[in-house]
Amino acid sequence: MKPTIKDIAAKTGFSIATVSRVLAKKQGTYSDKTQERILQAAKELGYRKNTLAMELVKKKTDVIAVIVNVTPTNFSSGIIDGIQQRATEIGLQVIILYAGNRNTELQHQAIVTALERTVSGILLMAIEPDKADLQLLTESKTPFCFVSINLADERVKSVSSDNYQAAYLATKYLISHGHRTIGLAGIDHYHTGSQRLAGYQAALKDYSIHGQAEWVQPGDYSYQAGYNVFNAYQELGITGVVAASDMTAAGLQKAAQESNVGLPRALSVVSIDGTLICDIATPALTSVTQNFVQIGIESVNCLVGKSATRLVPVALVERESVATI
Amino acid sequence: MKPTIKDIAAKTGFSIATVSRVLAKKQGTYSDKTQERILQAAKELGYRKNTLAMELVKKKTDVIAVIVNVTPTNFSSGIIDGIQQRATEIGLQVIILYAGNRNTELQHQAIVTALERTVSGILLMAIEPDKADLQLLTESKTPFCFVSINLADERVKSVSSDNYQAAYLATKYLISHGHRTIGLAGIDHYHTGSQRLAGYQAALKDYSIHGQAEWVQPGDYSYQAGYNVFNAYQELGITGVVAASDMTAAGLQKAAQESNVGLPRALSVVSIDGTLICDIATPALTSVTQNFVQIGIESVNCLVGKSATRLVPVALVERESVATI
DNA sequence: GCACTTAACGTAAACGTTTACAATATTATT
DNA sequence: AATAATATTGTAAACGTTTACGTTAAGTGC
Repeated sequence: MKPTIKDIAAKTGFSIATVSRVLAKKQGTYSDKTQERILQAAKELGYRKNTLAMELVKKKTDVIAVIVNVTPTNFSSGIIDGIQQRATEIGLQVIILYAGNRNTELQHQAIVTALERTVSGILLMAIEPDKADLQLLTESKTPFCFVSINLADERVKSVSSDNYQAAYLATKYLISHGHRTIGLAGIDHYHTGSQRLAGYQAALKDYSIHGQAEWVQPGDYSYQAGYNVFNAYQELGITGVVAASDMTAAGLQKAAQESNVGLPRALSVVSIDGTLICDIATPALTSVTQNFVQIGIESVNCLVGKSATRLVPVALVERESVATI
Repeated sequence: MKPTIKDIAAKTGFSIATVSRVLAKKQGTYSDKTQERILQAAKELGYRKNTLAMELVKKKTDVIAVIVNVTPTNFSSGIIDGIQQRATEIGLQVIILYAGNRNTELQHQAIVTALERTVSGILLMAIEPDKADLQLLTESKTPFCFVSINLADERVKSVSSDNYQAAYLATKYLISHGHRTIGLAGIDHYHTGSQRLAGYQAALKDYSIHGQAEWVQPGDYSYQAGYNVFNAYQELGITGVVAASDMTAAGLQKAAQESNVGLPRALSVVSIDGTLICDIATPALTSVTQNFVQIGIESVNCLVGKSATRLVPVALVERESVATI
């Protein structure tokens, strides 16, 4: 059997209360000699505290749950790094629950699991708020925060990049390089997608460009989404594209290359994300770069009530995938 | 206060034992009417079970901990996907603990944390076994398994690709394309690195090539490691390189491209990993591809005693980064 | 030496479940 | 109708901690 504080109590002759106090370092409630004897006994027995029992009686855990929607892009690890980093700093542990991709049932299940563990907070990453789940979360009184989803409703916490701004910047950059027929590729129909669409459309409007419906090619942010849409853009006479993600941009790049022209001659591309993929690709991909690590950090802050940052700034990073015409 | 089974018991008039039994679905120990009344009451009260309390009395958790060493490469997400996938199938939850990069102190801390949670198993990902930690784990009686580290000692569980074979295959492939001066770039001095070194050297020997010490350029599997080593290889007259990771290969590719020659003319490269990066890079990178998802799946199997697979096969995937000379 | 404060420790209840065992109610068997 | 078998429920202990409260021992001031 694993030794418990009872065993230490028996071995040293103290009561379990005293042992508990020493082990929990409740300063000023025990003498130095006592501390030494108990610590010594704990060491000899190979004692290890049972976090479960502690959490049960304290009625709180030092754990936050991250529920992640598995997108076919690669941004999540940066955010998770940030979450992990900040959580460790403030003494929280992180448990990660995968919820598939847009799978309502799995999402619900993951939330229930988190609640049953009485975690001290829940981060929902790239997850679209479901009405029922939102109510579940609210009623549970557990702090929660949407991550990488930018919600209009100020009452529910969220941390993300400014998607509107990201798409606006990307589009404006293409316009300023002489492009007048500009595509938007790979976005979905949910919050993130429609905000980027709005930013894209606003930029077109601000520069008096009359966009056409086919310029916007929805998708799932994936490599395939970009790869598949290249030909359509060629036929439409599109010269510049805002790609929904680095993956989508990479797909466009691959297709362009297979057409024997390649970027940026065949097509100018600004990608939204700015992960290492932009550097690896040839030519390197100009991007609106999100600060994923910062998003992760801020989302933890948000959960513990230490921050009001809802939108983390994005920045355009010039590389080689945009040509001036 | 959150409702407990006590509240349900009070509301329905049954004892907490009966409530517990129907909630835990102990078939045959209660009548249909009873079940209905209790479930109804649970619903009305918004009851949610307390996993902590359950785990405490059952003395076991349905949680496995994954302790990950943060490497500057990108393979881990595939493995984690596999772990997650298999764990979900068999009803296990996954908690992920980051342990920095080769940080002995953090590693130790993470193991202790996992043990204190009395998890049902521990996966150590890309973590070099430390003597003290190994003893700690062994004494704890908690099943554990090293992942992505190939240990010689049959008594301690591990699941990984065959690093020797991977490097051997890559080297042989270059040799069969006419290369005689072949580098090995980016490997570390630990298990993985030295196994790959051995495979590389064996291939050279089998084809009577007398390798030189400078052909091997150690590193940390990173993009930078590849990028930094390109010039040295040019000066050495190296024509083919086995890259320790896709990241390292991408670094080499970028440096080659900046030299205005590019792969595979400047240098033939076979990368070890085979992630999406190989497809995205231009030219696409020929690789020895690891089956990361499978490694994740097998490592969970190994933990629950359902598998004896220590080595997951690798396969050479031809792309465009190797020239024949 | 006495009352008073404080330091050090012990007692026991509590956290929310599960489960062995005992008790009771129901059904089947003759 | 009596008995046996079985289905259903209740009682109470256990899991390993924390902590409010009470007790004792040791100082402190006069």
